[in-house]
Amino acid sequence: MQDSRSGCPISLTLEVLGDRWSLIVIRDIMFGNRRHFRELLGQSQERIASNVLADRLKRLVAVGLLSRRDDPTHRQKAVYSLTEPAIQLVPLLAQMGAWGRRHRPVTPELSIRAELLEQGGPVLWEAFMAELRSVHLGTPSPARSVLAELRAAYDAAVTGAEYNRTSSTTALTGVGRPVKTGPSPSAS
Amino acid sequence: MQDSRSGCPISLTLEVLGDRWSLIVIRDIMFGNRRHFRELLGQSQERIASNVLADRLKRLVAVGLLSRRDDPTHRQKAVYSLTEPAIQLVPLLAQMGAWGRRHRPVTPELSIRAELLEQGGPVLWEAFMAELRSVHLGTPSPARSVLAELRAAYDAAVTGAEYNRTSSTTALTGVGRPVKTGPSPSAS
DNA sequence: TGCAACCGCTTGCAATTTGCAATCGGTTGT
DNA sequence: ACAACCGATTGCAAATTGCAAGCGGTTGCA
Repeated sequence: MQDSRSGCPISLTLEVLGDRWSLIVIRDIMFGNRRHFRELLGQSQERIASNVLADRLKRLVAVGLLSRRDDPTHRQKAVYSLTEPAIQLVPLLAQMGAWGRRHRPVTPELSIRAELLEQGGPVLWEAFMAELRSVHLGTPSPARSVLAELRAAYDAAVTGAEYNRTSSTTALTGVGRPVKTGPSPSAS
Repeated sequence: MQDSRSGCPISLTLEVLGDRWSLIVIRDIMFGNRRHFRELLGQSQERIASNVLADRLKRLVAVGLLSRRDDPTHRQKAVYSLTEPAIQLVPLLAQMGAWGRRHRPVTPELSIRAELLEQGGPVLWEAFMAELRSVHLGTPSPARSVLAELRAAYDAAVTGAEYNRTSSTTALTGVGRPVKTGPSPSAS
């Protein structure tokens, strides 16, 4: 985490994102829609330490990947939002997920987002980015959620049901119930 | 750099690549064709420390992203090669470069690779990966270098000359002369 | 045969960063 | 009044990084 020693795009990107936690934080805000300190602290699989989280939030705000504003409904709450540059990390995160899915010992249920993003390709990435813009930048919502359609189509194509179909964004944002992978165990 | 705390593809990828140096090393092997310890040590912009380089090489070999073999021409020389998983990082590196180019203060001449990779898209990535396979895995060479054609076409399209057109791979691998961006200064 | 240059890599050490647990002062809902 | 919760901070130990020097061995050349 120090200053630039090269004008190389990869090196400069690494300077901002090249640590264990920054992209985890962005992932949780982006896909998990976690907007508050304590949500980010407690509800992710990886259990980031609070001082490290505080430091990363500060740094990510400083470099312009996140913005911080006060929560109007709670005087001492802070809300963290993605900025446009962070939203444009979607393709990068999609590639990371795709690579990890192929080459690392991933858990199937935690791979759903990556799989979806990979299947959907750039078209779905753009749709997702549009939704992120509306959530995080207050951009007027897209006329209708392309994401929902792609999601439903993919659901239908890949399996005759199997997991909960709540709202279209649920699987990507992870705000809904955990995914069910099988029928009720009572009917043995 | 420790063990897995989540089966999430992004998190698991970060566990392997989420540090300041690993991707720099891979970048230099991949694009700069630096295959020996001392080449990696001395010839990159970022000046990695030798103990850190030794550690990263060890780790990258351990996780299967690099392979190490003795150099037949020099008894005590080691040659590092990309493995297939590392070669499949090309799309990820392309996205990193593309993002950095847009959102970080890059140097124009160091952005050429990123620009090329971005312009060429997945088709060029595949061509490049095929070339990497032939160099690093000993795969029979592609019938002819698609890369060369795309490069030449892009050269012609984007500018009426302006930089040296040596071999097709030169600009990507960086093994040739540094890129010239203007006419000879003698004709003022 | 001598010798300087080079080979991958290690060592010692200081500085920085991380992980962990406890806790801060303030706010909120009941 | 009070417990639960808010975004952070503190102190401290452990791990990682950066820096400089140097290791034992190999190579090419005079």
